[in-house]
Amino acid sequence: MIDETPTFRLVDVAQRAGVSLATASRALSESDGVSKERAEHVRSVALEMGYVANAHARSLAGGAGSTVGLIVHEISDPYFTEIASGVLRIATQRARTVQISQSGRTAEGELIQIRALRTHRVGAIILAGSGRTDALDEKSVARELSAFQAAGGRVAVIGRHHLSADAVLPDNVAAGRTIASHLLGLGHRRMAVLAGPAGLHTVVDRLAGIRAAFNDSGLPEEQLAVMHTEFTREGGVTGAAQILKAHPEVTAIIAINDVMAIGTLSTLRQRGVSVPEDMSVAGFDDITVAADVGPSLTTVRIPMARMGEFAMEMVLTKQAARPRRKKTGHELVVRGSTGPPPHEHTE
Amino acid sequence: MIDETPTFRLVDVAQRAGVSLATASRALSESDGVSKERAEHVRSVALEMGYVANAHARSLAGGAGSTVGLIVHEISDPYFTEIASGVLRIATQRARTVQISQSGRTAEGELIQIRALRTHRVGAIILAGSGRTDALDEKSVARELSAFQAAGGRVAVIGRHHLSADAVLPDNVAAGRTIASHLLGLGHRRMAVLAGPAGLHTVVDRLAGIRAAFNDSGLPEEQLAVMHTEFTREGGVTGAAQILKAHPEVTAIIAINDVMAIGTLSTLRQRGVSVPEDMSVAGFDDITVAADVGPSLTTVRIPMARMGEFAMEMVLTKQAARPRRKKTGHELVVRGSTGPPPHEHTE
DNA sequence: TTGAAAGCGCTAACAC
DNA sequence: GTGTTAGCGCTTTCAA
Repeated sequence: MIDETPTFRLVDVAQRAGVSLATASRALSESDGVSKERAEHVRSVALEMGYVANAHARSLAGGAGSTVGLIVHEISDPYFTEIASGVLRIATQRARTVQISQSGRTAEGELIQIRALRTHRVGAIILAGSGRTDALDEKSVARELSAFQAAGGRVAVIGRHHLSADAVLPDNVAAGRTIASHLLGLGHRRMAVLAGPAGLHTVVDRLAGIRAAFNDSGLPEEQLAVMHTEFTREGGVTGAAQILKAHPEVTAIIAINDVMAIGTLSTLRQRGVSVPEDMSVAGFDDITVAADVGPSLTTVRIPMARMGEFAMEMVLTKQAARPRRKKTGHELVVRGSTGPPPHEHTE
Repeated sequence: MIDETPTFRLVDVAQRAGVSLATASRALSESDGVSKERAEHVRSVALEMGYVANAHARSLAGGAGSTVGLIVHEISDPYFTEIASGVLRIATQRARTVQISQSGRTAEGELIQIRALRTHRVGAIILAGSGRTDALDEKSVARELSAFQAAGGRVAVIGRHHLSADAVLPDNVAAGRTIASHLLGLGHRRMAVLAGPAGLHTVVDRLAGIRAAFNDSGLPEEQLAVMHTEFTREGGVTGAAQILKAHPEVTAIIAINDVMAIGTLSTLRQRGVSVPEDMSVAGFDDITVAADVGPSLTTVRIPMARMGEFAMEMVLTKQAARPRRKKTGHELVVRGSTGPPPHEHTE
């Protein structure tokens, strides 16, 4: 079988354009030191020949890697799906390819994936997803990332404060405040928080915001129940059941993300608890389906896709003197799952 | 700043193990021509040193590329998210990295992405998503893929019949039959299909199955309205509105995928059409959220994640003499969005 | 079975 | 501004 699209090398282009290998290289990588006309000419010849550079040779020779590594906890989690979507959008636009790997939500997984990306000599790494409160875990990730940066790699993190790298940061504390205030404003006085693992900064921060709003309203701490389960739909399902049992007085459940909120809705529906009449439910993130679940979910919008885009744009830009931090806002989205608490029984 | 995890090269390993570069290379790539003990020894030394091969050098020198390219239409479309999830699951397990790129649902986009993957000399390409009925478009994709295969690359496609490569094939025709039969069995006699672009094989096949079931039941073609819109939630929203207007007699809408069905539900909810009392709605795929929308969606399950896993396993296996085809089944999932048609008006 | 040496295609010093 | 050349780290002939 004949390869119908023969693979031209840079020498072929140089030869055809009547210039040296070096000049051709310079022309194609847009580095200066070539006269404008010559550069233009080489580029047109290359285009016409259908020349595509060999990324491996380029990277081996010390050129900047053109691929970007994206590490997510789990691609099928909508939070990460939307971040990935933003990253890929910019990548397509700027002719970059991206390697996506899953860490499985563990520090060890992250370490493994960062190493793999280093093996592949990617030019940049975007690390998405909450950092951990465990200092040791974070230290080892930080070390690996520093080594990568020391070797010239660009790094951007999404949703992590404690790393010396460019960062895109959703304001989780304020978001927590916002959603709690909404519920408080509706008249709820006894609420429960369905939180993910206590070792994640995202969880801690959102919880802190909720607590702050709660305290500001002068309510005693005991009226805010907190339950930690998995950061998944299933975690929402089981967590809600536990809350129903342990805290029957609760009139509102705040799930720490939409996926858990959806699990919560499922449990409530199954138990015949009507939302929002008997129980209000709220989440965080505003994932795409939040508007379509039954009832539609009240939540705080975190602009995941934009965050992915920002992170990608950051790593495509030269490293600044000091790490940049891009804060993103949040927005309360009131839908059908929250309402005033049920009336007290009048005897 | 000091790189705390120095990057060892193969020479370093060879030296430390007291063997030649060539021997070390052979030992690590498990190719034969090395005595068992020596190979074992080299490997243990490499492990202990934390040696990781430079993927670029390896690939440049002619070694097989260890990364797999996955091309999807759009990563945030749940159909592809789940396929990607399956692919990544196996990748993590087998220590492969995967580059994900989006084609944006056009043949041109696919071409561009295949070329980019070829530039990066990936070892295999998984092309996911429906093929087009336009022979010209498919021809150019086929040509690009053949060239890649000719150069030793492995290829697997998901949901495409007409390409000479290993394929994972959902039975869309049968799935269409299944869902239509379900509705017919419920007593519906006038239905509408909310189809995606007519140029996609998936659409054509599912539609064919629906038509077949419809014809088998002896109903006249005119009682099955077909409307083509975008393959998105938005397409479902607008398509449903058009159907309501143009075909008020319809008692059931089959959307050609779940995402469109969800858009349809949204329009119906907004118009005050209750589901399934006034209108039944069904979809295809059984994406994760199908169970959580309101009302929960009746659909035909297509095992997307498994399909991704199969495809990945295929490209990790040696090319067979003839292209392999793995057919996957489907399963009717009856939920709350379908029911008997409303009673005729009794005057 | 093992080793020496020739590239793979490109970039970046270094000369001119 | 342009060309020459020495590698980048690995696999793979080819000899021994």
